Amino acid sequence: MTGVGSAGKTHVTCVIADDHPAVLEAVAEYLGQAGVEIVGRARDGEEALEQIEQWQPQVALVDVRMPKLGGIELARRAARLAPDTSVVLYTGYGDRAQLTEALDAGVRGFVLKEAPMDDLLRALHAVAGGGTYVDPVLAGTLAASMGSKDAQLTQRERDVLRLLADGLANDEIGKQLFISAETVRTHVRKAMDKLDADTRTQAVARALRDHLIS
Amino acid sequence: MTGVGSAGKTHVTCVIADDHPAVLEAVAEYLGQAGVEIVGRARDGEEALEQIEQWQPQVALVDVRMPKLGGIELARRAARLAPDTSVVLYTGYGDRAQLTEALDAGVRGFVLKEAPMDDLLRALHAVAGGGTYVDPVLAGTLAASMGSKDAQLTQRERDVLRLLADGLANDEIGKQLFISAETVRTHVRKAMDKLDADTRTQAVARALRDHLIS
DNA sequence: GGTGGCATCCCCCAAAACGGGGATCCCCGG
DNA sequence: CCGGGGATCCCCGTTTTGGGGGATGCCACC
Repeated sequence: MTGVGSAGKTHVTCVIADDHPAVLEAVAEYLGQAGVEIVGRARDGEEALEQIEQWQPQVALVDVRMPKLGGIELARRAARLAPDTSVVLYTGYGDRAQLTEALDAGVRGFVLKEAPMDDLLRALHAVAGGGTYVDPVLAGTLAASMGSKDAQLTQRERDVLRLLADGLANDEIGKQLFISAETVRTHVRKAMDKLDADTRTQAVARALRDHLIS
Repeated sequence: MTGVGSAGKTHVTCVIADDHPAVLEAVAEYLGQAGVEIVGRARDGEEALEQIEQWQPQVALVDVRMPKLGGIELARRAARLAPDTSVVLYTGYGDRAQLTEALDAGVRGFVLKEAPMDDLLRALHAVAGGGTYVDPVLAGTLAASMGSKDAQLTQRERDVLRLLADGLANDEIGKQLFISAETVRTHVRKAMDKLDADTRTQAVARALRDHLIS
């Protein structure tokens, strides 16, 4: 899994981004001692993106939740500004929706903060060697949720649910989205169907809990 | 602020609990160098509680979100098992509801992980000296939310909203709570009033977002 | 002993949502 | 070229909600 032709001694350059000073310190310290060259640190997404563009590191280790710019959107932009940089997400919490969105965004690694720090090094070398790394825990939930229910909504359905969560009625949502109230109802019903909800309220609650809408 | 009669050189004993290895490492390292005696570490709430009971430290620095036992419930139990230990929450995220619940639970300090690590030491000495410490950011939002809208729900209103989020209809909720559907409606309307919501769906969404219900 | 908050129950009525249908259009992939 | 999924729109009858109103008992606080 780890070695794809290059051993652990390979020179790896890395930018770290996390809004928690303790994490930034700990990771920098740990990776530094492990022979990784830390070429930049950042406390928010924008700062991280600048560092990545400037230094074009092999790996960028970033938190998902950061001020100004989240890790996933950061990954999308980094793909253009630094095509050779592999993004690894290092985060405290991860669900299926987030993981799939991250992988779509081109993220190459996904490590949970609750994992032993060794995994960090493993992930770094995996992606630096051209591979990918997903935390075993997440990999498990991903596999588990593959077989069961998908419950992924269309863009329109998400739009409608979000406005529903903001307290708008069907016709108000219709005006907002330039469609008729009847169509809104259709979307709501489809969403309720997919989310296996008995009421629109439950559908919104499910979508919120599963982070399908914010 | 810091010295309440004792200078910074005071001997302070401390137990640290966090499920993120990096945070645990960084905090232990930092506090150790600052002269704080780390008498125990834990990766989850139960482990932390055992350590606290065993060592009766002056301070316990714990994360809010931990496996098995959250930081707030931990604080409640620690108050009985180790009355002389002051609990400081060190967490990545904090909203008003959480802060007030924490203070109710007897938590003496509240520090955000995004704050400079110096604040950690400041908080530790503050609570070890008998004082309290709340992160400036949280203190701000607390003050801000004092003046504006309260939005605190009664137990019954929370009950109803939670069941609403689970997709139950009024009469189903009534059966569940042994009250009439009319009373359920009353609670929903009161909750909508307090949350300034136009629909019950929005009320549930607000309650979920503000962590008034889970 | 009053006042206010909480929980409980009841009524009415207009408006909205629900749960079934069915229907058209467009686009993409087999 | 046809199927299927997505987005759009429509109808009908039943049920629920939203927004008013009022009423009772209880308990705590002043």
